Amino acid sequence: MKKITINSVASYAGVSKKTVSRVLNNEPNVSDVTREKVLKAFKELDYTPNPIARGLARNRSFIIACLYDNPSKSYITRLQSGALEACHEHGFNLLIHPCELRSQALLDNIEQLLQTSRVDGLVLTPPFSDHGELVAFLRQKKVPFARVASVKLDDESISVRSNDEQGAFEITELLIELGHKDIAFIKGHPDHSATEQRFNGYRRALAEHGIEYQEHLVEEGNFSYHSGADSAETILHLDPRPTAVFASNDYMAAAVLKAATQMDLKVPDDIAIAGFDNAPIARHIWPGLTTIAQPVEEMTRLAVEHLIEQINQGDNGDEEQQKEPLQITLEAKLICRESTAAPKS
Amino acid sequence: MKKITINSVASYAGVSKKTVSRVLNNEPNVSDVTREKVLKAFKELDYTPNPIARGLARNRSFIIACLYDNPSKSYITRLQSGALEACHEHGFNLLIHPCELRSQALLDNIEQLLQTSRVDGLVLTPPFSDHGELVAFLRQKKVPFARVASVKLDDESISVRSNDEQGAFEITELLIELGHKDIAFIKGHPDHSATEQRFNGYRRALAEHGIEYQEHLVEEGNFSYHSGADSAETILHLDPRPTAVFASNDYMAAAVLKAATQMDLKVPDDIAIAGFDNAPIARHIWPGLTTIAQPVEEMTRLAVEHLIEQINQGDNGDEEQQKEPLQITLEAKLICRESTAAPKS
DNA sequence: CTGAAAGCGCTTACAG
DNA sequence: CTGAAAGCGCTTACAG
Repeated sequence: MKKITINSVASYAGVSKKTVSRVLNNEPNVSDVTREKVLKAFKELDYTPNPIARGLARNRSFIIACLYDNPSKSYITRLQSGALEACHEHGFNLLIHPCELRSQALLDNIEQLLQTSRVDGLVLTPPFSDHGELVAFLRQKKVPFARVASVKLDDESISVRSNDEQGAFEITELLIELGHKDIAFIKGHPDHSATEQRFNGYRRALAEHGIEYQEHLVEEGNFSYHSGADSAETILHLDPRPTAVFASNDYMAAAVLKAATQMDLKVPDDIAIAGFDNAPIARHIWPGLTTIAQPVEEMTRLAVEHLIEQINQGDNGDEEQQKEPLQITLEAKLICRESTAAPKS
Repeated sequence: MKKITINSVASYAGVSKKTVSRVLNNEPNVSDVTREKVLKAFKELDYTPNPIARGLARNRSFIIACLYDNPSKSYITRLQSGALEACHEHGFNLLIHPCELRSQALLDNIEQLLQTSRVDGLVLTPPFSDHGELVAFLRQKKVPFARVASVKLDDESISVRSNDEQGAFEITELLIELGHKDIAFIKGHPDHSATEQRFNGYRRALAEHGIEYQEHLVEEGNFSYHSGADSAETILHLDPRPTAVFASNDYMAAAVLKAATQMDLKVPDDIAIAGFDNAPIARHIWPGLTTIAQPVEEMTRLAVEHLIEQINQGDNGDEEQQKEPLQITLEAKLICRESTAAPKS
C-alpha cells in the first residue's frame, strides 16, 4: 500500500508531474490525448491530490471558518448546515469557531485562529456580522470574509440577509388585523442588528395602522429564554394587560407562553403571542407559535458560495478585476400557528 | 510586512533552522542559552509556525473531524463544544461532518473526507459510535478514532459513555415510588445503542419493584418529536390509560405533553411524563420535564482528549507501546421538574 | 503543447 | 549540543 503521489501518476502516465498538475487544475495547454492518459492514471491508481501539499505550494488551506456567538442551538446548526453545503460543493471543509463577542481578547483570538488554521476565509454570523472593529481588522489583514444577516450594507463586502424589518412588520400587522391594539414588544439583544430591525418593523406597522406607540409596552430582552421570562413577568402584570405580545424571537415568546399558562391565561383568547425565527420550539410547544421563518441555511449557503468565489478569484491573480459588491436580501415568511387565533373582539 | 518563517527566526537568532525546529517542538538537546535566544526571536518577530508546512513534513493536519447524524440540534451543539474545548487546548482545530447513517455511500463519503481533509483523527458520535462496518473500515485504514456514547465496549479503542441504563432505571424508579404502576414507555431510534440501554433500565426498575412488564404499554419511537406525537396518540387512548409515560428523550416527551394538554389532561395529576437528555426544551415548556442530564460536553471532551493523545503518541514512533484500552463511563443525573409531581394516590 | 528546476515552510534522518 | 542536506507533495515561474 504505497502512497500514491503526483509522481506515481506522472510515471504511470509517462508524462512530467507538471503535466499531471495541469490536468489536476484544469489548466489549458494540454493535448486531449495527454489529458486522457493522465485522467486514466488517476482512475487506475485511485489518486487524490494531497490538499496539504497543495496548500503549502499555493498558500491555501481549502478551509473556511464559521464564527458565531449565539445562544440558539438550532440557529447555529442551521448556519452550519448551509455553510457546509456550499463548502462541500467546492471542495472546501468547514471549521467552526464559537467565540465571545464581548471578550476583550476577541481580535487576538481571531488572529490566533488565522495563524493556527490558515483558513482561506471567514463567515461572520450575527452578532459578528456587524462588528465594525472585526471587519476592519479582517480588511486590513486582507482576509476574505462574508457576512450573514448583516444590516449595515456597505459596498465593500459580501453580505446576505433576510428582511427582518418586513417580517416584523407583517407579524405586527397580523396582530392588528386580528383586532389587537395593545401589543407588547420584547426586544432582542442590543448587539444584534436584527434587534433594531425587528423593532422598526413593529413600529412601522403600528404607525401605518394609526395605532399609537406606547413605550411602556416595550421590554428589553436579549433573545434568551430567561430574558423572555423576565419581560413576561412585567408585561403580564400590566394594568390594563396588553392583549398581545410580540417577542423578538421564539425562545422569549415561549417564555411568555409559559408564564401566561402558569397564570391561567388562555392563549390566544386572553393573550395572543408571536415570536420570530421559527425555531423548533415554535412547533414543539402548545399552542404552537405564530412566527417568522428565515431562510438561514440558504443565507449562509449563498454567503459561503460567494466567499469561495472571491477566494478562488484572488487566487487567479485577477486582483485587478473589480469585485463587485454583493448584497443579497432574501424574503422571510410568516407562519401562523395557534398562539394567535381569532381575537376575542 | 514580509512573511516570518523559520528561516527569518533562524537568521535573527543566529542559529540553524534545525535548532529553531527543535525549540518549536520542545525537543531536548538544546542548550539553555540557545533556547532562550530562539524564544526571544519568536517573540520579537511575532512568529507562528505554519501548520500547513508542518503538516506536509510530518504528514499531519492538526485537524479532527466530528461525525454525526442526529436530529437534536442541542445535542449536536453540545458535542461540538466539548470537542472544540479539547481541540483548542492541544492546538487542534475541529471540522464538522454530518452524514447519513443509512446512506449507501457512507464509507465512500468518509473515505472522501479522509482524502480531502487529511484529518488526524475522527470522533464518532451516536449513531456512528456503534457502527461496526465503519469502525472496521477505520481500523483497517489505521485512522485514529474515538467513540462517544458507545455501548459495545470492546478493548481496542477509546470510548466514553454515560450510564444510560442506570439513568433510565432511576427515572422509572422515581415514577414507581410516586405510586405509578402502569408506566408507558416510548423507545428511541433502533440504530442508537442508547435506545436499548434506556429500555433495559426501564425494565430492570419494573422487575426490581415487582411490577409486571406490559408489552402493550411500549411504543416504538425514533427520538423525533413527530414519533413522540404518534406514540402519544396511541398511549393516551389506551383503556385504561397509563398514569405515567417515560419517553426515551425529551423531544418525544414534549410531544406527549402537548398531546395530553390538547386532550385537557392535567400533567402530572392525570398523567405524569418523563423524558431523557435534559434538552433545552425540557425546561422551556410548561410543566417542565423530569429528565436525565448527561454530561455530553464532558464525554466528548474526554474522547477527543484521549484521541489526540493517541495521535501524538503514534507520532513519536512509540508504535510498540501498548495503547491501553480506554473506556470511561460517566454518571447521568436525575433532574426532577413539574411533569412528575406527587401522584394522585 | 510539454518539462526541468526551484520553491512553499517545515521535519527527518544523518553527521559531527 | 548543533547543523547541512534531503525530502514531504504539490505549484510557480521560466524555457523550449
